[in-house]
Amino acid sequence: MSSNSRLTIATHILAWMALVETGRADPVTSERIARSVNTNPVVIRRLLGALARKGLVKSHRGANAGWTLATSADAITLSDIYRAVDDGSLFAMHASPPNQACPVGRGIQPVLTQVYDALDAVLQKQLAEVTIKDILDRILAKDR
Amino acid sequence: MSSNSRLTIATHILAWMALVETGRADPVTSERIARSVNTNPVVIRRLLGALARKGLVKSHRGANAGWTLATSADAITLSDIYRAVDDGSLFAMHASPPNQACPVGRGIQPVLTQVYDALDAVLQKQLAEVTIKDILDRILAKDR
DNA sequence: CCCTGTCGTAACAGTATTTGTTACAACGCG
DNA sequence: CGCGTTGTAACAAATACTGTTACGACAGGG
Repeated sequence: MSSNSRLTIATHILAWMALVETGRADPVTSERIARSVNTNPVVIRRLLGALARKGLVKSHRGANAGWTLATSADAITLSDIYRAVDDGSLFAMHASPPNQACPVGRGIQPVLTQVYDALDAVLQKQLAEVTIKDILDRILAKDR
Repeated sequence: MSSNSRLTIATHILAWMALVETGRADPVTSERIARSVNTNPVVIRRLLGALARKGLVKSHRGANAGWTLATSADAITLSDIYRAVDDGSLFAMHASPPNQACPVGRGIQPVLTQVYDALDAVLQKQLAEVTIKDILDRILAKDR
């Protein structure tokens, strides 16, 4: 599967922001975040933009600009992040439409759509049980 | 997400084979299957090859060659198919390794690996509850 | 009122993946 | 032997993902 790393990177970003904000709540810049994630600041800004569109973070401009969490770290779940940065289709239908003259070709797509929707619901439920705070706590717990 | 259609196509193939085999158990050719799926026979053979490696179908050569189901349609689950045709990694880790000098960069990968493994287990469990026979029954039930 | 630092986004390159296609050797039954 | 099909290699086109450069928009400080 050509899986992407957006959920991973976005979770990394938010966990890092949660850690930094435990000190003080100044906005952090995409450039600082990029150093922890080890990538380009534009990649960070793209993901933060997606997270901001779902209300998970806020951007600040002008002097002392940057980003802050919009809510507390235990109110953000991996399900929220997933829906912000991924389009949520695990499995694709046929690239070219199946033969409508065949009973299977005609009937399989609605059935698989139901199956895939159920899978997505289960996935969301599982993702919703993990918060950024959980992730950060587990990261720091290992650090001894 | 760049999802692929391999699970969809492989399920289509097996449901179609199950339907045809209810009549008689002659091997079917990749060329006939390709007509229902509406794609190239080589695409079908590639997927059947992956399914054969996991023991879900058998290939036959020589005269009257083709493919047959290795077991009954209610003994093949979507989990079996998924593991045969997909590599089973829903979410990728960082493309370039995170900064090891940062607590988050150092600790996040093992934590996310655990989370993703748990997700995969839930996904497999859900997929294992649907058989090819279920799929075919639901396809035919709609056909009235 | 300008200067500065950062956001937000467009544009593009490089790589990888997916699907479809052609080609061809290997196989095994009649 | 002759034939049809498998099994796989090789390649092309389309798409997706990550990283990168570039630059206008913005807002607060001096």
